[in-house]
Amino acid sequence: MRNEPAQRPAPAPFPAAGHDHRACADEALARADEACGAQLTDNRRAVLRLLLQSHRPLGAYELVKRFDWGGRRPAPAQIYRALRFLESLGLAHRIASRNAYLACYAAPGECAQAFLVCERCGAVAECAGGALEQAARALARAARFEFRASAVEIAGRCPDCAAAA
Amino acid sequence: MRNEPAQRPAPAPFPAAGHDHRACADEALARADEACGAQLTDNRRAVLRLLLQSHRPLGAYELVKRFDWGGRRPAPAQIYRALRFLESLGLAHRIASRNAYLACYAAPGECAQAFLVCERCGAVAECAGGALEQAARALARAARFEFRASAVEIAGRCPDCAAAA
DNA sequence: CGACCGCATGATACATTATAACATGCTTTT
DNA sequence: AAAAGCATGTTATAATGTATCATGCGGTCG
Repeated sequence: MRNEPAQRPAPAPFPAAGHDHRACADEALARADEACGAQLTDNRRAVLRLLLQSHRPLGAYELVKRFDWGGRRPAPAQIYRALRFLESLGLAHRIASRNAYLACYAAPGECAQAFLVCERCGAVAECAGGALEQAARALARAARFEFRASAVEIAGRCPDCAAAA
Repeated sequence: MRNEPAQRPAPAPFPAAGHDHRACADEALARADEACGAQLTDNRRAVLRLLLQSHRPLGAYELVKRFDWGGRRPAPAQIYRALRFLESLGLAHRIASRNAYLACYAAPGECAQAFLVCERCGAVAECAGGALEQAARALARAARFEFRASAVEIAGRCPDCAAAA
């Protein structure tokens, strides 16, 4: 679905210890630039950047606070608009169980909307949910329900927190 | 997994046309009474009843409005407390993508938290998501994530709305 | 050019959803 | 009776999300 082979070695669910987050965020941002062109306006890009800088999902109002806008703060609507745009392109996802938003690090089209949500530390990992989506489609078909999208949120403890407890 | 054979004939996803909703709500309420005993207090029972009476998920404030309490209205906190209780026992589910709550018609333990959410009419069907849960558990295991629960929300159109469009 | 259109933004106000905190009352335990 | 546990009642407030309308900017079409 993309010309890179299997460089991302099974979508590393939680960032590894030595993980260079900066690089991976930059890469995602570049991909977004390329995919959107001028549609990725300053505001949208700024919001995406904030999301990419965080390992954890951020609430909309957290984005408002972090948004650097020459001293002033943007109105919530601004943020929500950007989020809607980013979501519509799959560049960000809403984690419904947390009312929070997470940047998508995967290439568009590669992401399958399955999320591992740590109940202790709040970290969220997106991971390839191909099998899940297939199962969801099958379920929908059986119910004569017209499938559009599925979202899977798996609650529990991330490796670190499981170890700590 | 339960001693009834296949009386519920493949968990009828969306209620059939002639479906006797009253009866099935009564049955669910009776099951809840039996399962909870005195824990199912008047308030909690009233909230559950309201949920059972609706085919669609209800928002907390919708419950506040519908709650008949001798002219007055209960405070939101009241409703949220009841909802928390009901959720903790699996008697109701939160539909996160809608900020709404749905009664569980299945016997406790039988329900697997997979929801078909119609984007047009708002109807939500809970259906057996055994396969989905298995897939979710596998995914978690692969990420060394300690699984606790999974919630799957499938968006699309229910049979009626798909036909209408 | 200049009117018009489409779209994103800026700004104000408001709606909706959820929780905090504390007092009351009832039942069980000691 | 005193204390503890739990659910309820009550008030206030926090957190999340939208509606609405004005503004500005870049095309495009007459």
